[in-house]
Amino acid sequence: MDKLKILVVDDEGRMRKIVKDFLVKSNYDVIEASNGQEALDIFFEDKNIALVVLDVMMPVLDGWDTVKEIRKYSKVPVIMLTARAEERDELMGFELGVDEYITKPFSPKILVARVDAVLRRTTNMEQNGLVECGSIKIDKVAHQVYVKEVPIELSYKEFELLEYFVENKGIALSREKILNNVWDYDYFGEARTIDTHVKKLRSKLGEEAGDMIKTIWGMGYKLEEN
Amino acid sequence: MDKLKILVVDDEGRMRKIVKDFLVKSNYDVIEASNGQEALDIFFEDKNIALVVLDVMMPVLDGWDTVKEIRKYSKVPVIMLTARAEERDELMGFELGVDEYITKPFSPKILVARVDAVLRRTTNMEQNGLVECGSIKIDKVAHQVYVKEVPIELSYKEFELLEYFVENKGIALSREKILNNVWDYDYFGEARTIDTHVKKLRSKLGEEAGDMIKTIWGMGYKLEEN
DNA sequence: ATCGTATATGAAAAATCTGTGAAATATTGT
DNA sequence: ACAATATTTCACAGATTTTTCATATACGAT
Repeated sequence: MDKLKILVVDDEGRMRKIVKDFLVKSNYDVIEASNGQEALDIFFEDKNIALVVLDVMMPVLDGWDTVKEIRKYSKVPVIMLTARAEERDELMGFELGVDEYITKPFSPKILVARVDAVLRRTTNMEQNGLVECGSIKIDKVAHQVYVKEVPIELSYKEFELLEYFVENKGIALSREKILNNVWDYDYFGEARTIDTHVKKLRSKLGEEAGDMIKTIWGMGYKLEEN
Repeated sequence: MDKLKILVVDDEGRMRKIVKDFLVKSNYDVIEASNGQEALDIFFEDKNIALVVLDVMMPVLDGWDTVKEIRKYSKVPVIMLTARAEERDELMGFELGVDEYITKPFSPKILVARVDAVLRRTTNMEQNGLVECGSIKIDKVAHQVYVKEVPIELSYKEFELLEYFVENKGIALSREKILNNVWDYDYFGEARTIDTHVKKLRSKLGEEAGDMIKTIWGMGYKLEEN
């Protein structure tokens, strides 16, 4: 078994496309289903699905009922996609055995991170949730950054951005790419907002670590050890 | 199946010509359509189109609506062409299931690179992003050039130009050709600007590597190992 | 060798892009 | 609703890159 197979269930084609794209880029195999019934058919036919990403709102058979059906025969991990308005339903999902929740709209990072996390948890593959580059260390689980072991306070976006940099250290990242990966998919703002975040990151990380974020003129940024 | 077939849709004949030319040079088959409606007609008649390049602004049926229609029946990769003013519509396209998006004006390099990338992604082919010639090594991913393992700082254009040289090492390149491939298609300046870039490249690359860029009198340049 | 062109080069001008501080908006917590 | 934070936008100075230009130098043909 090489790539893990993920079943993505959503009635909206474009949402399936979005989710699929990000997962495929993260090296998963993706199978699509456009409603709960179809999902069940596929799921019980293909015995090799590692995880199910399931939208709540769907015609024919909604997300909740689909999980119930699946749970009658399988403990496959399930991640639910839900719109903000449905937030309250969360508890219902956990009772049903939902592993994670993702609220729309979400950033690719979040989606992939959750999927990775759930799969790691359930396939007892080891991973400490620590990434580093030079003197920068990121504890993803604790959502905490250290520079030379000294904890640094970062805002949410700053953290996400730095995490993206560290995970892609040595790789030149265009603003476009950063925007598409770190920001929600419905963000319509300026790419220059990245500059501002980079400025704050550099300043908060301090001289030495801050200088690791290189500007690539006319292109974007790159994180690299000095 | 030999060459992959690409459908290029744009109302401006000139733009279709540009895109077509570059794709043909990169060994693709190209079919043209001058508006969304025509594109749909062609697309659903010819079941063998590997990718669609689609302009956003078009009469009759615009790019967005065309994607929507296509997406009702097909998951064919779609690349959108858009003018700067529409920049942030990218995300709209993304939701609709657009695979990539290119802002006008673009360089042939970009166009071909994106097309290749998308097709590679959807056909699971691999590529390492390293090219070299003699002592010159280019790490495309990191956007970094090395000469004898020593990193060299190049500006954006210098990098693009050198990359083009290396990818076409041993081949005589006219200024015309260089301009058409490395510069945006709407560049109307002097071809002699290439001379200046070559000068800077030679100087930055140092004696040995710099001398690999040969002048072909009355014709252009060529990169070749000494 | 000499002439007509083509290229190399240094420097100036023009065009672009990035860094910043501060203001304007959103978001969150009380 | 209000205050505290976080995020995004804006405008402009300062950098850097790209292009143009003028002049020197090199090449190839006669």
